[in-house]
Amino acid sequence: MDMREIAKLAGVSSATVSRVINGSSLVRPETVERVRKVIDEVKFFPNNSATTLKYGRSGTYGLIIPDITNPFFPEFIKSFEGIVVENDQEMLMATTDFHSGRMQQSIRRMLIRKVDGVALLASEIETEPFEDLIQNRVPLVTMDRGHIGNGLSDVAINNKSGMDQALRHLKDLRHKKIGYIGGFAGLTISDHRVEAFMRALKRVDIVPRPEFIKVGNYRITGGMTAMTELLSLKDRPTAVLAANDLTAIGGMRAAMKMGFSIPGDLSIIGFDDIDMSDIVHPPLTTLRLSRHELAKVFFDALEHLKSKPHAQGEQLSVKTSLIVRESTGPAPKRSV
Amino acid sequence: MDMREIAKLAGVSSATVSRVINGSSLVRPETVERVRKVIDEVKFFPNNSATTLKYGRSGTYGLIIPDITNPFFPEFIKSFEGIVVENDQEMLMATTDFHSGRMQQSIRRMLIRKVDGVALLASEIETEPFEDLIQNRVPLVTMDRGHIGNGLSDVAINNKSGMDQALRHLKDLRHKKIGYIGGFAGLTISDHRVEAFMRALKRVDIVPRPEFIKVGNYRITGGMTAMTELLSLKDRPTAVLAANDLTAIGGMRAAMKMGFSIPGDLSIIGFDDIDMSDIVHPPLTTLRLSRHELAKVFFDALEHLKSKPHAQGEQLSVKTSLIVRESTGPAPKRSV
DNA sequence: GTGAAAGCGCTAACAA
DNA sequence: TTGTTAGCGCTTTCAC
Repeated sequence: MDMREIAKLAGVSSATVSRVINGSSLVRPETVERVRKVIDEVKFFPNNSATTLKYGRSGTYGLIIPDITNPFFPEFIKSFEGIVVENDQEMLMATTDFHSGRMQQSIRRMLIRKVDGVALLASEIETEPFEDLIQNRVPLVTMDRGHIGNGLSDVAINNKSGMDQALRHLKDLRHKKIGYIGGFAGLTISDHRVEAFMRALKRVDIVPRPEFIKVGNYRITGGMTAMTELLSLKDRPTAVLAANDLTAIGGMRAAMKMGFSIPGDLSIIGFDDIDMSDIVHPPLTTLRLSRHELAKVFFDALEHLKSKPHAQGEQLSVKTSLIVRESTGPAPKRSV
Repeated sequence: MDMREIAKLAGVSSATVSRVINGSSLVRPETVERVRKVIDEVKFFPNNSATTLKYGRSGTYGLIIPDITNPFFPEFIKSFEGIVVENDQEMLMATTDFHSGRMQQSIRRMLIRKVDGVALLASEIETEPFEDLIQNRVPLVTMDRGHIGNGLSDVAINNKSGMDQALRHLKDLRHKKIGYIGGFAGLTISDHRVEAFMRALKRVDIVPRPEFIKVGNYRITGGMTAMTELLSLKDRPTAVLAANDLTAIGGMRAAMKMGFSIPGDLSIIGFDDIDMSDIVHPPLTTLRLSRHELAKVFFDALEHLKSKPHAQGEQLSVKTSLIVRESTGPAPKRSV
């Protein structure tokens, strides 16, 4: 069933059918109606691959994420898919599992499928693999890489204001020994967050202590391991910031397992505000990063790049804000 | 950059390039090498839409799910994507949000994109909307609908053995008053599970009590509401089964808020065994449904249907098994 | 073992 | 306002 068939049934040419489907205004209303009727009757739907072939564009945005199992991402995907579909486009999702081979593969999938742009929320590798995207003039929007270029925009997570709020909050609670559990070492996004933490620490006049900085893996397990190390120190922190909520939740689990009470002995602050954060016990104080806002920023940035193919990208940013729940409290009088 | 260009650079015809790319054995090894070299040099990748147009097949499987925010699904998607990509195919995901409009739209997206088959894990509506899929001869594999047909297979979740294990477990713990919190009313998949529950109850010689059956929404909120109602009964259950883990977790939260201890006053059993189940407090006893196994069954069923286009589908099934953790314990001596 | 050419379904320039 | 037609990039039959 193709447009020629519809054309025959409606007694017009396939060009007219095409015009009707694409809402061209130069078709006589009666003709439009006649064609519409046939389309409905035979439940015709156009073949996207022909259009894609013709245009060299698929009406699809690619989305590459590291780990769909981290609740942050489904919440993001949901918003992103909603926005994309609302705008009559399609989403092609790929997961890298923090693995650079999978990343390469994902990018190839995007290229082959002729996506109109890629939202890249993964960060395992630096610049190398997504150069193929740039070279093929596929608009690209990255997260927290701090690099822009032709057809390349970046969305920074504004750690600064959030971190400041978090540390101010802890300082108000009289915490002085504050630890940090990051993501993987070597990822720009992780590094940014660590650096933001160090700088924010100085802003509230606390001297960073290297032994209080640990790496995790953005998952519960990493949080557990890192927290266990942190709490095994003779002189241990009384408060810990985590690179994401999962890490923080893992940290809470480990701390509680070791007999520490939260927030009595130890305060913990997460990052993201996934739904789960409000459900764990105690509910997690965290830096909220709105998934919906983030999705919108990515989408708009992609559209912008698509509309001006060779233009310089923009450095965008989204804010985080502190949500105080019950995992933070006054610093203990003395270390337990 | 297309095959003709590669052909020119390698001094062959585009037909030969095509043959090389598709691994045809009728090309002289030296020619293959020459072409390969050019391909690598210019980083050529074929345009999928041309192939799709030619074949009428996109090498893509559609996946329709209700709610990506339920941790069960990301875990499934991850496995499914892995299997699909391993087999050089693509996955096109759509979310319905338990909304039949979104379902229609999702199916249309699949049709337009010429998917080779659809895995349908959503269940809001009955048969109507996916008839378009059948009519267009798109293989379809559904979950727990109990209907098969030409090009239509179904994967049943074998509730029977799992439910029996769950109820046997509760009976051993001396529970007699057992409640159930289902999914939405009116969804076949929910109804199946309720019925399975009722039958299993009889098998352990317990008379079902209508007031002990509540509906939820497959989310935490639904579990909370339903549990609150259940525990407000004068004569309340001492154990509750939930249609999924999220519901069970919501139920635990509500019960604890109302001052009941788990499992002291109330035992709870979930369904799915999402990662979170092991992390909540107390860790949830649940009926595990392996996401990876499920994904594999769906994929294989799809491949099978694709290979024999007009053949009758199969009724498949996957098993569930009871994972005992700490949310179940002996029935209280008397109601609190 | 390799090449020429037709055709998949759609769109847009051009013609009428 | 509508129709004719070329061509997007690939595969495959048929010729050589």
